[in-house]
Amino acid sequence: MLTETGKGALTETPAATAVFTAVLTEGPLSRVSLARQLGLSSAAVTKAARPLIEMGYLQELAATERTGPGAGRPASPLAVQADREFFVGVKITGDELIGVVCDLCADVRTSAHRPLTDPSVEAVLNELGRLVDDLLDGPGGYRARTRRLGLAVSGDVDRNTGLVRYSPFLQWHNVPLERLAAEVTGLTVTVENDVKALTTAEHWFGEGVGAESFALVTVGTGIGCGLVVNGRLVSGSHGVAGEIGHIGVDATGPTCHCGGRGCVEAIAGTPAIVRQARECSGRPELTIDDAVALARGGDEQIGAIFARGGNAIGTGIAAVANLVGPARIVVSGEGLAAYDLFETHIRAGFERQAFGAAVDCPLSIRPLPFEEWARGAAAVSIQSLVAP
Amino acid sequence: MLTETGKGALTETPAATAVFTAVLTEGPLSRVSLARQLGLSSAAVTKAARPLIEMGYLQELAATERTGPGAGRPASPLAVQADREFFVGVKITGDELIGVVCDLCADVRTSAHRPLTDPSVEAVLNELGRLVDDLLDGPGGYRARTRRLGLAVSGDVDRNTGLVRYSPFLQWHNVPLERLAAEVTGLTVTVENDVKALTTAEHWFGEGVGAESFALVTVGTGIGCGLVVNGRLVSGSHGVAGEIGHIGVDATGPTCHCGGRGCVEAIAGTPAIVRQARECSGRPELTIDDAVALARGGDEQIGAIFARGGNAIGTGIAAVANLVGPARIVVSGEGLAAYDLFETHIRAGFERQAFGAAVDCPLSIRPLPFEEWARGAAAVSIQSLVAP
DNA sequence: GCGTAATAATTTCCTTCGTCAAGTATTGAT
DNA sequence: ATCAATACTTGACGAAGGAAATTATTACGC
Repeated sequence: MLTETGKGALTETPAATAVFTAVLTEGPLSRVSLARQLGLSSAAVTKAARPLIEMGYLQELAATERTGPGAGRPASPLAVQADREFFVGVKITGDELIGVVCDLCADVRTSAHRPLTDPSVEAVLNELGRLVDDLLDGPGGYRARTRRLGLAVSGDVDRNTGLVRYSPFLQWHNVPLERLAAEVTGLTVTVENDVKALTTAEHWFGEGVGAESFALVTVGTGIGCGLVVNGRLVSGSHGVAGEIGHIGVDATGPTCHCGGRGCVEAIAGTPAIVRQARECSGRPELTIDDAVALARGGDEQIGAIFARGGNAIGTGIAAVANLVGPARIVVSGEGLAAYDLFETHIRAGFERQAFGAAVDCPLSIRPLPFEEWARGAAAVSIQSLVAP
Repeated sequence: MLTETGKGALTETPAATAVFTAVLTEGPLSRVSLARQLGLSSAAVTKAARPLIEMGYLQELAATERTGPGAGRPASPLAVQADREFFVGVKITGDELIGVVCDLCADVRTSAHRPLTDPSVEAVLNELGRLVDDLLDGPGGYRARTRRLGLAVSGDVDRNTGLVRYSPFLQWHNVPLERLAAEVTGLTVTVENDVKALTTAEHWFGEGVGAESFALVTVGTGIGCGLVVNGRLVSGSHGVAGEIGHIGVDATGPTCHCGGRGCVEAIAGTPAIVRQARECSGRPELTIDDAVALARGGDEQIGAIFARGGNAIGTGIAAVANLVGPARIVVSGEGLAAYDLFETHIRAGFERQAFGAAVDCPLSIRPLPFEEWARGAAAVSIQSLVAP
């Protein structure tokens, strides 16, 4: 049976939270280096780490090879016991549930998905219950060591209350998803916006580790952006943040469904690409896959559409870099998006429009498997245990 | 003689800093309401406030009229003793020093300026010494109760080390201004970027009070932006932040001196306005004042230039709102800039391009006297005393 | 006028967290 | 073997903040 301090929180003191977070995100670290990094005495680290080791969340590794002058007692690094606890993460889209089980280090252990024919709340909860059962009761025997579930939903989500205020794809309004999912699954549930979840995962377990500020851009039907500034996720006072897709980058560009002009999304979003490709090819039934195939096959007109889109995205990313100056930026395509067609143009647009030293901001452009979204949900769940 | 705890810091504990900051920024507050607001016990507030009262930084006001049901001991609000200490703030431009003396509440008590014929470091320090002497030894007798000086400089400034890495208008490279100014004036010096200083002033003492996130946009020769997110000033990992002027908002717009295309500054900055006005009027000697006069006089072509500029600025501001979602945005013209010609177009551009609920973000558009920049420097100096 | 309820502020006592300083553990170098 | 260097642990101590009781000051009902 799982037990820990008090009512669900893993750590009781800020120092213990800091110690566990640092070990979790920055790999094995000795007590002394933790103390240096966190500005604590080594005694404080020893005291904070002890209960975490006793509870099985941390373990002491064997001393590694020496560094520095060579004399002195070798450090015994602290590492996270990844098997100590498991977390379910589920991404809810309009037509599918994608679920994963992750360990404490956010490594995916198993995954599954279920198609969704009906995006009503009841149907989704129903499928969610089965998906969680499949994941936890299948091989691996995760059930006994799993208490938490993270859910990622696109739209306006209040993580604190677990309320989905509005989700356009699901057509949900004010759904108390945290409570409902907890009733269905019996797990402790955390609900977060999908892009924020992905950003959190990248910040704690991916390329954003150690960065004081960090941005993640997702390219697909919509174009979104998660932002970490001064070590904290940006939420936006009016419920709006990271809407890089609706930055206006072309005063003479097309009108966007949002009412704006020349929005990045109206130029580079999947529907915009399809619309332009249909217009220019004269084939009204053409799909995004067709457009990608044509561009890869050397069609210059279709290629120019992707080029223009990539440039718009790069300009939007440069706006992020110019405004908040993140230490690094990760650009990920939703699912199997044609990120390779965009990449050079994104970089070109970014480099042209980034001001001064902002061009030094490293840009990672890479595809994003659908499971990553679910892993993001699991990462949020891990975070809710470690730093509530 | 001024005395306080330890080595220059006003408060010793985080709680005392929080109490003093709250009283400073949010006006008189009773101990109980402070406790509620800060999440402390009222006992803790009493203990934190006592030494601040003893040192003369806080004072207890007479009980005010009752609120609520009516029964109970009336609260005795704590207020800042504005006269307790004074601060000098100086804005350094390429051709002038503007200085003010502020009290602890950042109210300007007196001001002065000195023309600058030579922007070399020696000449500036020389004039700075005289300006400070003029301010402190003139009527008011501020010298005895003044220990700190804030300096605002445009360009790349490291507030922590007090180093001016690069200032384009002054042509300074790696000037240790904090140390040099301290030697000249005998005061404790803080150096900050001018836009950040202004943002800090507005965040602590102006319209940004109480806002978790907040943006200030300055319009003039350059177009800049100071950003507060999650209660903290944004600095940018690569030394770049708030460069709203170099967001690309028009893919077919003019090329900017930064190498970008359709930058806000290349459309709406004072030099860009002048250039366009000259081209369209055919008068190569035309100044910004002429352009403003023509536009105000009804010249439709010149008016359209301002309209386009205002729209570009509004689009840039919408990018800020869409990305970080500040609780409010203040737009200020540098000096006497023609903000009235811009205002409606800034609002129009913003409202068109702001996504969803971001349009609810209140926009204040107002002129900015040059002294405000110096007051910003003083505000940073106050901050360095209160929350180092 | 006088108790009583209500709210504000203070005081006293106590817990807790983290530091300091001293001590233990484990290594390489001489 | 001894010593220097580094890592970690232990226990005493101090400071910060909380809980609860106490004091202060008001309005209101009688």
